[in-house]
Amino acid sequence: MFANKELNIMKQMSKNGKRKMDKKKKKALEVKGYKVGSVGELLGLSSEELEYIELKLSLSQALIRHRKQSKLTQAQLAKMLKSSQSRVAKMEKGDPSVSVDLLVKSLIAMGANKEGIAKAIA
Amino acid sequence: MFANKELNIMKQMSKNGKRKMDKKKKKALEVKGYKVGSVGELLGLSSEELEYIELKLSLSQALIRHRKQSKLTQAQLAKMLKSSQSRVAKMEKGDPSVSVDLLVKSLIAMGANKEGIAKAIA
DNA sequence: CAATAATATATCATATTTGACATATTATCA
DNA sequence: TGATAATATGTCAAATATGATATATTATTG
Repeated sequence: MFANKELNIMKQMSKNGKRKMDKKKKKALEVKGYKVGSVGELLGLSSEELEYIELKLSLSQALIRHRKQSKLTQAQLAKMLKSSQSRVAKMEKGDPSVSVDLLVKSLIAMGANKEGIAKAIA
Repeated sequence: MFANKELNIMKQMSKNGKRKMDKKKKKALEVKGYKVGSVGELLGLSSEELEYIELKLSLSQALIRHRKQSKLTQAQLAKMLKSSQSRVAKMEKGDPSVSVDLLVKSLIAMGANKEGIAKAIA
C-alpha cells in the first residue's frame, strides 16, 4: 500500500544513466536461457514502477498512432508542438527524460480528448 | 471558492503562454443574459487547455478520494510519498506547479493501477 | 469560546524536464 | 549501390517542478 521507496526508485529511474545497463543485464540473462517471468521482474522493477512505465509506454504508442494517422514525420509534428524532432523521437521511445505531462499535452494538441487518453492508458 | 478556482485556472493558463480572450463573443452573450458554458470558456481557454486542466483536476479528485478512503491526513500521505504536506495540498488543489507525473505516481503509490487511473480521467 | 489539528498558500534552493543542436543510425528509393 | 529522408541518441543551457519551510487560514474538538 505505501510505496515511498518505490517512488524514490522511480525518480532514480528517471535519471539518464541506468537504462543501458538494464538492457544489457536483461540480454545477458536471456542469452543464458533464463525465463524469470516478465521483463519487469527480470529488471527488478516493483509493480508500481511497472505500472508507471507501462502507462508511459501506452501514451507513447498512442502518440505514434496519432502521428502516423496524420501522416506526419516527427519533424513535422515537432513543429506543430513547438518542440524538436529529437524530443518527439524520445517521446515515442518512452525515454526516461520525457514526462507524462509532455505526452498528455502532445496527445491533446493532436486532437485527443480525455476519453481517448483514458482509453489509450487502460 | 469559485474565485479561487478561477485564479488557479488563470495561473495554469498563463503558464503555456497563449491567452487570447474572445471578449466580443462573451460580452455579446452576456448582454443577452445567457449563461455561457464553463468557466474556462469565459476565461478564454482553448479546448486544448481545458482538456488538460480537466484531466489534471480529475486526477486531483482521485487523489483526494484515495486519501480519504485510506483515512489519512495530507501530512501522513506526504510522509508515505516522501513529499510534504504543502505539496499534497497543492496536488489536491490542482495547483499549476503540480505535474501530471506527480499525480500519477502518487496515485500508483497509493495502489491505483492503469485501469483505475484511466477511469478517473475519462 | 479557545486550543489544536488539518489544510492552504507563499517562497526558495535544488532537481528534473525541455527544446535545441549535433551527430549517428536506419529506412526508402532511384 | 549511394543519395537522401526519417528516426534515434547524446549533450546542455534554460525553463519548470519539487520538497522543504514558514506561516496563514479553516475545521474540529473539548
